This record gives sequence, C-alpha cells and structure tokens, in this order.
Amino acid sequence: MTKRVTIKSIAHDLGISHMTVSRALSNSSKVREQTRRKVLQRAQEIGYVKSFAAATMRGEQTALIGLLLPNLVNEFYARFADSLAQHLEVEGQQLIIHLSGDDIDKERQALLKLREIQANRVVMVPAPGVYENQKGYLQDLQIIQLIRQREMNVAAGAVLVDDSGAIVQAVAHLADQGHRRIAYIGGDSLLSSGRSRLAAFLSGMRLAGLEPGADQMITERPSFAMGYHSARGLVDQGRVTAIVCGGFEISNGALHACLARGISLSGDISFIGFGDPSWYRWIGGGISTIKIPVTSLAAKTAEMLVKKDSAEKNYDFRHQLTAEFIRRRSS
Amino acid sequence: MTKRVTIKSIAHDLGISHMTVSRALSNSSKVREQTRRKVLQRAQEIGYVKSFAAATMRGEQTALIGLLLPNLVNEFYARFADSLAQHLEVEGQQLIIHLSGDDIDKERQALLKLREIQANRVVMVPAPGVYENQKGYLQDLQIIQLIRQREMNVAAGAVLVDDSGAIVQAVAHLADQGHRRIAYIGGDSLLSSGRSRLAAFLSGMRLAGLEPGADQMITERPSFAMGYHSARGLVDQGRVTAIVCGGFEISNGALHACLARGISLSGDISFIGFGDPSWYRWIGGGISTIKIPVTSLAAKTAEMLVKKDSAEKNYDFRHQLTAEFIRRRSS
DNA sequence: TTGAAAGCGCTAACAA
DNA sequence: TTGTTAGCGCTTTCAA
Repeated sequence: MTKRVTIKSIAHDLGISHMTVSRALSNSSKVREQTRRKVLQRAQEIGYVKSFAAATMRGEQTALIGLLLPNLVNEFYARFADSLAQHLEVEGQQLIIHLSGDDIDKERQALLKLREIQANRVVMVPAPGVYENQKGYLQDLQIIQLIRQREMNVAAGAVLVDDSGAIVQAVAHLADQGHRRIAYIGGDSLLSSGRSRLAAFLSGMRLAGLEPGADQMITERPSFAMGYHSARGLVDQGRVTAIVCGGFEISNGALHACLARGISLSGDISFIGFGDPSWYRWIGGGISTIKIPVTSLAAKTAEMLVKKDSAEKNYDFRHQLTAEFIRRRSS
Repeated sequence: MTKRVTIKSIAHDLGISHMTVSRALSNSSKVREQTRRKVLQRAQEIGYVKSFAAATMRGEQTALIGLLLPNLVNEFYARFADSLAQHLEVEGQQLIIHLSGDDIDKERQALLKLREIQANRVVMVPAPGVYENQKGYLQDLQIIQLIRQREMNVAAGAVLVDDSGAIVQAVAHLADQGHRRIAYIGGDSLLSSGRSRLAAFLSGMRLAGLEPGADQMITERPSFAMGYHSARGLVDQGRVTAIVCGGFEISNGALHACLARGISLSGDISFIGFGDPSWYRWIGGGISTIKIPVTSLAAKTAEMLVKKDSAEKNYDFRHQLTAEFIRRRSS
C-alpha cells in the first residue's frame, strides 16, 4: 500500500515547508507564483486530495447530510432521495443514506453513526415509536422531519404535506359516485401523519353524511404487508365497495393485494392510492391517488438545508406543501 | 453551540487524565473497575460519541462505502441500493450515495469526494466515456464495477450479469411467434454491457434465420429519453412488430412511449423490457422482460465488499450472475 | 493502574 | 515570501 499523499509529502518532494504547500493549495496570496505552480503541478501528478478527516478535526463543517428513510424501494422515497441528492450535489454536499425500515432502534443506530461522522444536518422520515432513553441521540444534529412529525424534544424543522384537503375530496368523490361503504387503511396514531389522515377521512365521511363502521377503518403500524393483508381482508369479506389508502407503503401493498385477487379496479371496487408512483397511471386504466409533491418537497428541503448554512441558529421551522387528489379510472 | 464532547471533557469532569478515559471506553483491562464505571456513566450522561475524524486521521479504516449510481429513480438501482444498504448495515458500514446521471464528469467529481472522505471501497455503475486525464482519480479506492464494465487501468472487481442467454431466448421466442421485423434498442458500444447485449441480440436473430435491418437496431448513449424517442420512432414508422430493450432506463422510456401512444402490448406490438420493476407484471396484462437478479447482485456485492476486509490485497475479481427471460402477455 | 508525549493532516497565528 | 509552532481527538508507546 502506497502511503497517503499529504501536503507534507509534496513539501518533501519540493524541498519546501508544508505550510507553503498549504498556502499554495488554498490560493493564498502570500506565495510566489512560481512556487504555487510547482506545488499545484506536483499535487496533480501524485493525485493529492485534501484530507476530510483533518479538516473536520480542525473544526470545519463537514458537508455531510444524513438522510434517514424507511426504505428506497418505495418510489416516493427513491424519488425524494434522488431529487435531494441532485440539489445537494450542486452545493457540494454529500448524502449519507440510512434505511430504518420504520424501526425505531435502527433509526437510533443510524443517528448515532451520523453523529460520529459529524453530519451536521439530518433529514429524516421519523419511525413510529419513542426512544426508551432519550439521552442526546440528537445532540449536535440539526434535524428536518419529513412527511411525518414526531415529538423530538429538540429543535427540529419539518417539511410536511397537508393532505387533508385531498383526502376529503377523494371521499367526497367516492360518495358522489354512490359509494356508501368506503374503507380506509392507514397508519396508526403514533405519528402525526396517521392521525391527521384518519381525521381527514372521517371528516370527509361526515361531510358526505356517511358513518364508517369500525371494521372499515384499519389503522396499524404502516407497511407494505399491512396494506396487503388489510386490503385482502376487505376484499374477501366483500363488505366495502371502495378503499382509500393513507400511506405510501400501505397503498402499494393494498394495490398489490387487489391486483393479485384479480379485482377490476374500474368495476368491482374503487381504489384510491397514496403517493403517485409513475406506474399508477398505467395500471388498470389508471389508479386514482392522493398525490404528494415529491419534487417540491425535495426542493423545499434542500432550500432549508442550505439556508441554515448561514444562520446557524435554532433549527426550527415548519413548512407545509399541499397534496392533490388525482382522479383516474380506478374511482 | 455547546462544545463537542470529547474524552478530554470527560477526563476534566472526572479529574482524571484523558488516557484513562480512553482506556475505559475501549474496554482495556488496565483500568480500575470503579474508574471504568464512572467514565462510562459520564459518557452516557453527556452523550459522548467517538470522533470519526480523529479515528480516521490516526489511520483507522473508515467503514464508508461509496455507491455511485446513474440515479435512484429507476427501480433497479433503487432496489440495489436498498438491498446493499441492508447488507452493509449489518456490517456497521455506511453507504455514501452519489448519482452520476450517467455523466462521466459527475462521476469523476463523485470519486474525488469519496477519495477525500477516505471511503476505501466504491461500488459503481460506470458511466459511458473515458477520463480526459486519468491522473489517479481512483487512487486508494477499491472499486467494484456493477453491471457494466469499463477499462479502468487499475485493479477493479466486477459484479456482472450474463444476459446473453436471456436475450437470445427472448428473440427466439419472438421468432417462434412469427415475428420477422424485430427491433432492438440498446446502449452504445462505449460500455461492455452495450456491446454484449447487442451481440446477443444479433446472435439470436441469426439463430432464427433473421437479418435485422440497420434501422431496426438503435444503439446510443442509454437513457430514459433515448428509449422513449427510439420507441416512438419505431412505433410511428410502423415497420417493426416487436421491440427488445437492452437497458433499464431504455426499457422504461420505450414502454412509456408505447403506452402513451395507446399501443396494445398484447396485440399491436410485442414488447420485451429489461430489468423487472415490480409493476411490469401489472401493466397491459404483464410485460415480458429480461430479468436481472437484483437481490443476488446486491448480496454478491456485499460479500465481495466484506470479504476483502480481511485480504487487503489486489481488488480484482469478476463475478457473473445470470439473467432470465420472463415471458408475460406482452410477447 | 495511571499519566505524559508523540503523531496522524491541516491551518491560524506568529516569527523570520 | 517562507518557516515554525501549536492544537483539533484519539491511541500507541513509554514512563511512573
């Protein structure tokens, strides 16, 4: 293994002090032009790169942004990560991605790692749950919560989506079409998103003069499997004529279940998904959905991430974008 | 801003030397049990985490793995990243993801960043092209090329896919169905994958006794847009009855074009995609495709990544998994 | 069982 | 214009 290339090795090669090399590389004016050129050339030759570790140890900010997502398989998360990465690349920031699988312990682990590496900012979709012992897992971390919000007892920004309007609209639309037995599958109340989406669904039903039976509203820890099983149960029982989904994973799971059962979504049962994967429009003539503005979310997040570069003060804000009800053939 | 918590601050609080703290935290036997307990407790209290920067500067390996992908929007890449992240998490490794957009300059930039941060291993889907001046961009980096292979003039491992068999099979199948004018849309010859897939297509045609016209084989720098335009052109000209795709992005683009044109893929034109996004099976009765084993690829890659932890020697191997032709209604 | 010194790569502050 | 020193957080080596 060849030794690392450092300013000292350059200095040694050129018979000058490492300080001169440092100055030459950082465009200081206090270097003779000729010296600078020699240094730059030598640096090129032997492939010098500045040591991140040394810079960090001296107290420089790291330009590392942590991104903590449930997974990357769901197109929403993948698109968000993709879009955010592109924004950050422009700023010269690097993205460190951790997947939580919506598991709070993994989330804690990931935050620890991010703290070690001194990622100063973290964008996270919080997992459902609470920390057993909340000793400074978030210390030194500037946090932006995405989509969902959890009590953090620490200043934390939030980029959220107001999906109430879209959900109410979706329910109203179903009622208009004559649906009476409309089911809802969503996340449980551990997270802000679970609570508010359910509330929106109920409010939509009430506005339509409908009263949902308790067995028509399934709220549990959200996941693909949960969506799958819930939808299959509803379909098999045959007691509902429409399904509204309240989560990305849930939506895909539920859709999968319906398709696997051979249900016609433009006939047998009306279906309203959540999020808007590129392929929803091509399935069964098009899946109606609550569309979440991924790109805007990423742009807004990037903006927040960067803006605070200057004002290092309290990281505490709350932005809300709006979801949209997209009507296609499935409803 | 509170000052960083270090072993020195703990030492100061406890009125002992930072060396004792260091020993206590690293489970050295040379510490009095009582002292150790006090240190551990204090560390807990004030949320101490070991400094990544300091460790790195001392010469410790970083546990950072760079992942360089064209994008995360394509489900294949997203699944690969997801899967790899899960494997690596177990090993305590962190994934730093950079997106190249298949642009060689961005790729170069990303590699530089990875070198700065001392990510010792990098998994990359090489972008088409060559470096203008190849001065040690890869120095100190242990590289695994994924899917495609490019001349690197540096020892680099490779985890590839042998898709020839599947492509030949796909063409044979189309010929069996009576197709004579079969088109191919794939990447150009700058990359190994582009060359080998085209070769496989040609060989399949030859075996079926068919001679493809030059205008039926479109090979360019691969992208979604390229697939989209190529397919639209083919469809509009109406000179072919089947399309075979030779790339992930291309496949999605081409499929999109066909769907947007309202083509029936189980009637008008036969279509064989590339990669197997979860939704291909639900579109138009199911899209036939060349399926690439994502999960196995990630597993194999993780294995290589970890195995070499022990033997720090030459990073030079070549593994090949096999693609599979999946027949659905679109062909 | 504890502590002091040195060094990893770099730059601010001072000295020449 | 160039060089020397010190210190960021940590562990290895040597000394007490």
